[in-house]
Amino acid sequence: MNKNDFRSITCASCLQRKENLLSGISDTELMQMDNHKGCSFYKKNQSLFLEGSFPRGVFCIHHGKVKIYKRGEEGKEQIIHIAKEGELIGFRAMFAENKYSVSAETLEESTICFIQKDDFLSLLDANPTLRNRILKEMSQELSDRAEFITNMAQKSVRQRLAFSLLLLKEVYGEKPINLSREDLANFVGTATETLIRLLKEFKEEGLVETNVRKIYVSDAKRLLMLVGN
Amino acid sequence: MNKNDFRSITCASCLQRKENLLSGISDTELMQMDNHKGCSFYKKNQSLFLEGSFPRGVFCIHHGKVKIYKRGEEGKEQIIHIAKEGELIGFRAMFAENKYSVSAETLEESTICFIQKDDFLSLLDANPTLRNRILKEMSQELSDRAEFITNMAQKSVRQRLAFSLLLLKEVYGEKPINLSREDLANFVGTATETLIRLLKEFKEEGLVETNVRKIYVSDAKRLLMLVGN
DNA sequence: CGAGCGATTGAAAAGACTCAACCACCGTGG
DNA sequence: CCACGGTGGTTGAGTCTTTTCAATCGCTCG
Repeated sequence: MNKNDFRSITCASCLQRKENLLSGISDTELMQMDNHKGCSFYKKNQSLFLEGSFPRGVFCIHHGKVKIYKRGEEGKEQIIHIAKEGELIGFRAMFAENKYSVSAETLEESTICFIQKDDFLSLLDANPTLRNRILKEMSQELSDRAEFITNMAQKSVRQRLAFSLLLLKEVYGEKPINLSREDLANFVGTATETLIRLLKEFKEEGLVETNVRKIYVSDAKRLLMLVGN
Repeated sequence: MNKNDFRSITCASCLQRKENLLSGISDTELMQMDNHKGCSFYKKNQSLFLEGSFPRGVFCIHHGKVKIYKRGEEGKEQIIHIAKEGELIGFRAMFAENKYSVSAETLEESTICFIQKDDFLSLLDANPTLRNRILKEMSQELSDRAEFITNMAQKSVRQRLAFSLLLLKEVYGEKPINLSREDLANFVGTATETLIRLLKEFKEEGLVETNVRKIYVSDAKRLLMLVGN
C-alpha cells in the first residue's frame, strides 16, 4: 500500500480486522474505536515499545511485520515471535499491569494502529466474545511457547533452523522470508556464523534457495522430516 | 496433612484458596463450587492429565507439587513448570478448546481438587474479578516463558542450573528442593550426567548442600551472581 | 538377599561458539 | 565518477562446553 494512505485506514473497512481477534465486534463499537485509535506509518527497524516501559495501549498491525524480542545477558536479542498483519501486540503486559517484558520493533515498513489502554479495556469489558478470543489466543501462545522451550532444550541447531524456517514460511506466506542473518540467528537461538553455515548446507541439500536476504523454502516436506518428532 | 482427611477439604475453608486465583469469589459461589468439585489424594508420580487428551476441567492443588512437562523427540521430558499448593492447572487448554499441549504429574503425595469445565466457565462468566486475575496470571506466565526461552537460548547449562535452583527454592519455600536428578536435568534442559557433575561443582564451591535427593541452597546471593544479567 | 533403578564417574566424540579475517554491496561525499 | 567507509554476510581454525556411551556404585524394596 502507499505509505501515505495510512490516515484513511478505518477499523470498519480493515480487512485484517475481519480475520483477527477484533472480528465480531459491533458497528457501534467499531465506530467508537475508529474515533479513538491512531494509525501510523513505521519505517523499517523502528521501535514500538521497549522492555521495561509501561504499556499505554495495544498495537494492531495493519500491514508489515514486527519482531517481539527479549534481550538476554550481554544484550543479545532472543526473538520470541514474529508478528504479521492482523496481529494485536502488547496486550499481555497491559493485563498484567506490569512493564513490558519484551520489546517490539518493525522488520519492514509497516502501518500500525494504536488503541488506548482504557478504550481497549472497556471494549473488553463489554464484549464477552472478544474476551474469549483473547483467552484463547493467550492459551495458544502459552502452548506455542512450551513447544519453543522444549525445542530449545532438546533439538540441535540444525533441527531448530528447520523448524524456524517452516514457522517463518507461514508468517511470510507467498512472499519469501526476508530477515537479516542476525535476526534469523536470534530467532533460532544460535550464533550468526553457525546459522550461515547451516543455511548453506540446507541450500546444498536443496531444502532452500537464497537470494541475498531472501529465503525461499523449496522442500517443506523434507524440512519437516528433519525437524523430527 | 493426613492422607485420609482429603474428603473434608472445602473451598470455603481452604487456606490455599485464600491466596490464589480463586480468592475474592462470593460465598454463594464458593458453596456452589464445593458442591460440584471433587477432591482426591494422589500418590507420587501419578498423572493428572496427558498431552493430547481433552480437558474436562481444572485442577486446584491443595497440597503437593506437580510437574508440567512436554515430551520432545525421543520422548525426553522437558519440564516447563513446577506447580505448588494453591496453583490452578489445566485451564489454558480449556480456554483454547484444544487438547492439552503439556502433561501433568505429581512429584510427591498430593491432594488435588477438580472443578468441572462448565462449573468453572460459568464461574468465570459471572465474575469479572476472577477473569481479570486469570488474564493477569496468563500474562505473567507468558512473560516467564519468554524469559525461559531466552535463558535456554543464551545461557550456559551452568547458568541455567543456578537459575533453576533459585526458582525451585521459591517453589519449595522452607523445605529443601526434592527432585530426582533426572527431573532436575529435565527442568534445566540438560543431560542427567551433566547435571550431576555441575551439582557436584556447586557443592564444592559451597553454593548448595545435598543429601541424597534433597538439595539445600546455601548461597542464593552467589547463585544469583552466577546467573548473570 | 537379590533385583533394579537412580546416581555417579570416566573417557571420548560431537556440536556449537568465538575470534579473526575477508568479502561484497551500498550509499556518501569529495 | 570514483574512492571511501560502513554494515552485513561469509569463511576458516581452534577451543570449549556439553553430550553420549559405558561401566560402576549403592540404596531401597520386595
